[in-house]
Amino acid sequence: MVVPTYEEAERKLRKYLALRGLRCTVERLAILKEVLEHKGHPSAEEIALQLSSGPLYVSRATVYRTLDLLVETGLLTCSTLGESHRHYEVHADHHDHLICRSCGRVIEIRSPEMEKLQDRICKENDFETVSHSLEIIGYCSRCRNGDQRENKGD
Amino acid sequence: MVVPTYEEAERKLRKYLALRGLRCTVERLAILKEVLEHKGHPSAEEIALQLSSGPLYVSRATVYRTLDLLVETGLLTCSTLGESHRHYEVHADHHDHLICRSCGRVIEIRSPEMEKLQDRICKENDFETVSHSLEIIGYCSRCRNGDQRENKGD
DNA sequence: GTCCCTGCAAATTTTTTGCAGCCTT
DNA sequence: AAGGCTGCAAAAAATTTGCAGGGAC
Repeated sequence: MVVPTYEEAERKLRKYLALRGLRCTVERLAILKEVLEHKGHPSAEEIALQLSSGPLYVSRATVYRTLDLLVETGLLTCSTLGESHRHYEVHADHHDHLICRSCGRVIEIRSPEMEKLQDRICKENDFETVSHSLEIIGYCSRCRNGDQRENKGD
Repeated sequence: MVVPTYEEAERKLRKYLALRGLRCTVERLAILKEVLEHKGHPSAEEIALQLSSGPLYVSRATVYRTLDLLVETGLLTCSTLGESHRHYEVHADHHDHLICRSCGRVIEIRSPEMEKLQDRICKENDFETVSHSLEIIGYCSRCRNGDQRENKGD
């Protein structure tokens, strides 16, 4: 799976909603678009802020409710990245996170082997995956080599 | 690595503290012991509650501060298990979590292959691991087979 | 004796919820 | 027209912080 275009994502969302008699609202589309276009791993707060600079006001309550919904659909995934609040991102090709405790940088890792292995583990446990999140917390190469400058990767 | 005994854990904690000129207090030892003895994946709230039935009162502030510290030392790991607050557990042998979205059950998975793979990924990225957390969210075998009864695994 | 740690209390941050009216279907 | 969805406002839940006194070393 590659990063879906906004069109693909919207199609998938509409389908999910229609199937359950739910409504496709401008707020839901705006939030989906916002996360799709965001580089990095925005929090609910960041999504709300970003939207507030656009033409459509969306309340925090709706942002939270919609992010939950989008995770439900499988369009987004959610992780904490070592912080005390959630971060969201497009559920694109399978990737994992190395999070540096010193500088906060988030390194994305793509590993087909990891993907295969996770698939196998789920199969062995008769478990149907919706989403997954691997976070490895530690110290990145820069920080291990003495470069301590803050360089937040998100 | 296997689950450390309380003695091993205490030794490791004392060493960590001594090295940094920090104090080894009864509160810190009590919290460490509490997590060690807890079956499952307690939250800060649960630790505080549990302690309050013992002889030593420990404030929430101290519970939060100490859990942070214990994660720092590498004695505990922290994950959200799909919820909006943190859960803690002993950093024992490498294992991952399958979390059922329907019944909340947490299935622990041990995979030497996964461990090797994660080690390799870290090495390739010149990344020094402190802790890690793999959460796979989906539907467990029971729930997929129509058994919807609530059966929280913690 | 030094200075780290604790409890307290309050503040902050993050997430959830009830309700009345609006909007999608 | 029906009923899901939104904003509002408030509540709840989770986490952090400043400070004065107590305790570890």
